[in-house]
Amino acid sequence: MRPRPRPISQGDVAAACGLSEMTVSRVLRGQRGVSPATIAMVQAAARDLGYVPNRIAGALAGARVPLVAVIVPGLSNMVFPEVLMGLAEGLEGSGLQPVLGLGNYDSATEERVLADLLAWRPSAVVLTGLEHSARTREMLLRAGVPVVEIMDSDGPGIDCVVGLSQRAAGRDMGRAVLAAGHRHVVLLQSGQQGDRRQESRFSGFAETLEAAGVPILGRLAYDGASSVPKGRALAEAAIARWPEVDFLYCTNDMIAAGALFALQAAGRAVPGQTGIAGFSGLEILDGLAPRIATTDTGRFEIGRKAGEMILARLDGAARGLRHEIAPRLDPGGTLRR
Amino acid sequence: MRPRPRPISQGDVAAACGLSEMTVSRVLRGQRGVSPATIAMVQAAARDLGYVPNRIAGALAGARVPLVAVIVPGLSNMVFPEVLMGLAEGLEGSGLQPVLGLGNYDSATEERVLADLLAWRPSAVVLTGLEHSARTREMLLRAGVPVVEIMDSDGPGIDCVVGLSQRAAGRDMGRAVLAAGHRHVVLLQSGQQGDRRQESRFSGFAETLEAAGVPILGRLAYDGASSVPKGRALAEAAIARWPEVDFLYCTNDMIAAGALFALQAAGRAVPGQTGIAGFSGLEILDGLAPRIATTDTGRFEIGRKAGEMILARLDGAARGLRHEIAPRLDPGGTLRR
DNA sequence: AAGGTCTGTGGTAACGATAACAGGACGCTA
DNA sequence: TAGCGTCCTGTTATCGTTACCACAGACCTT
Repeated sequence: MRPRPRPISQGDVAAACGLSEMTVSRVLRGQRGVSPATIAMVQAAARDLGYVPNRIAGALAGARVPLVAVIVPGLSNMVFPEVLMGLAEGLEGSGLQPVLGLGNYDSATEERVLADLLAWRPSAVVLTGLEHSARTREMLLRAGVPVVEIMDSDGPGIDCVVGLSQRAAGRDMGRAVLAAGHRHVVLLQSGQQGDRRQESRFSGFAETLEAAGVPILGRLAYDGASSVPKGRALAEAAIARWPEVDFLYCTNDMIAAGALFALQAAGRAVPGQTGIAGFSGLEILDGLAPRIATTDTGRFEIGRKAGEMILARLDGAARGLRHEIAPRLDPGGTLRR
Repeated sequence: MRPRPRPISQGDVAAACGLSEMTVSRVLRGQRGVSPATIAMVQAAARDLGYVPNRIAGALAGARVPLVAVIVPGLSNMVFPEVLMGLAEGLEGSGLQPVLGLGNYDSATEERVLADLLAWRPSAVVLTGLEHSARTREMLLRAGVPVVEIMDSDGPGIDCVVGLSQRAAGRDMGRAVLAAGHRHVVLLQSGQQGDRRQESRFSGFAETLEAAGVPILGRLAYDGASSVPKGRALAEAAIARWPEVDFLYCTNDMIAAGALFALQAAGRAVPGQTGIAGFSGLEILDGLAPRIATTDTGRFEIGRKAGEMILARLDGAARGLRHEIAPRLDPGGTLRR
């Protein structure tokens, strides 16, 4: 007898026990109302046959698809991998599987990827930031599933929001920079089109400084993905162009690390002559001396909370849950004093 | 009239055009043999109604589930995020969606996660390393889908293998270290149980040195996830215990970076007094001075190739494809000479 | 003893798509 | 004009599971 071409189905298990598929289904889903003897028999048969449930069929029949669509812009800078790990933890034990889509930092791609993922009729959607194309919003509304927007909390969300106020983070850093006595500040930023989180952060920062009569000396942007060498190059350009600069506020920690190397190579005391701050609180920084000032964004926590929020919503909680992660400023050793 | 509670289905589109579902299905899948007028009509109706195909139903009917199960041990060290990005690129345009599972560097978890993912009846499975539990192997065999094992190529695979010979990478580094004149070598390693890739690498390295009459001075291990501070602490312990050490071979670049900071802080010249090498070729290193010697593992490339291999196998290629990524030794500036 | 609740189980019909085959309309050849 | 192939579209069955309802028997209650 040659092996069956098709994998074992619930029907096979049912036949093996002399029961109906329905009873097998109940046992395998742990529903109550089945006698202990039957439960034991079904479980034994399922194990012996090597039965693997078919979630595709289950999803089609049950209207509930235990998938969560997750769209992050990219995985290249350690921020989103950490969020994903948090999300995995938050979803742990719920039976919900994350399905990943890469939005490539671009809302047209995000829209396309979302359309692809919605075709799986996921039970929830997680996406990054608060800014999305009109069609993206429409698709999400139509889908009628819980939506969690993560990372940013400066504005209204489609449904739930877990994030931090980028603007507040910028303001906090602005106050710390003022208090440290820096007065000639240059921003090193990503040239990424419409990175709204960066914009909010920098505008919170700039407003705080300007309110204190300290204008921003200038801004320099880089193209493409962040990297330490780009930060270094940018910082070199900044000190060449504005020799009087005494603070570099960098859009993220990679850039800040590069800036630190540039300043050290140029023989400028840090923070005595020029201070630095980054953003994110990446682990990479842990070993640098001096430790770079940054704002920790609780990335893992954001992911975890997003997972919990999804579970809450699926459990009947009302739309529009919000959870604010407080930006935690870590002054490190690159602010004066 | 209140809106339909259920999302638009293919049947709704068919009804709107006065056609059968079958014809709509053909148009939407781009099958040939439909008149241009019909195609246009269906597409217009689908767009107007905001129809989103239901891949769950399609998968159940078509026996082909356009999902690829991907199990990586974790996302915490930038290696696997890069692999995932490569995989996403390799799968681009094929309609295959990666579904991620985290194996948590532990084969029992891997087994559990695999069982969960196989319940989706994916078209292919990607997993990390060549060592898996007996049940894991059995499930994979039973599933009867292409399997690609990535990262390691020191041994036979279940089906396809894309990776590099960790042993060869270790040997290469061993030769480079010998050539550079280092003679008192300490290994800084992860305490992770059964990290076979690390073991292969270190044993290739140690054999090469020992064959040249240079024994390994000692090994120190750390617990948990890699980080720069752990590397620093480990290196401090190493120089305290073996003051004569003149080379630290680290299990990865994070540890190596920490070791560099420790040596610099201890006032030991690098590489004059003590050399360092890491492993992976992470971007983090790009900014450090001196640049740390490492072995680039072509992580993105591994992911991309794995994706291509899956497509080839689904397209009829025979089992057992192998692709060897040559470990690329980057001597940086932390080997003598 | 009659009428109720509760327990455990089975039957049947979806769920939304696709595979495989069937067949009508049309034009061309002989 | 019959015969045949091509092009296009429809019909029917099926994928593996779960929802919903039915129902037999055990066990109470009065």
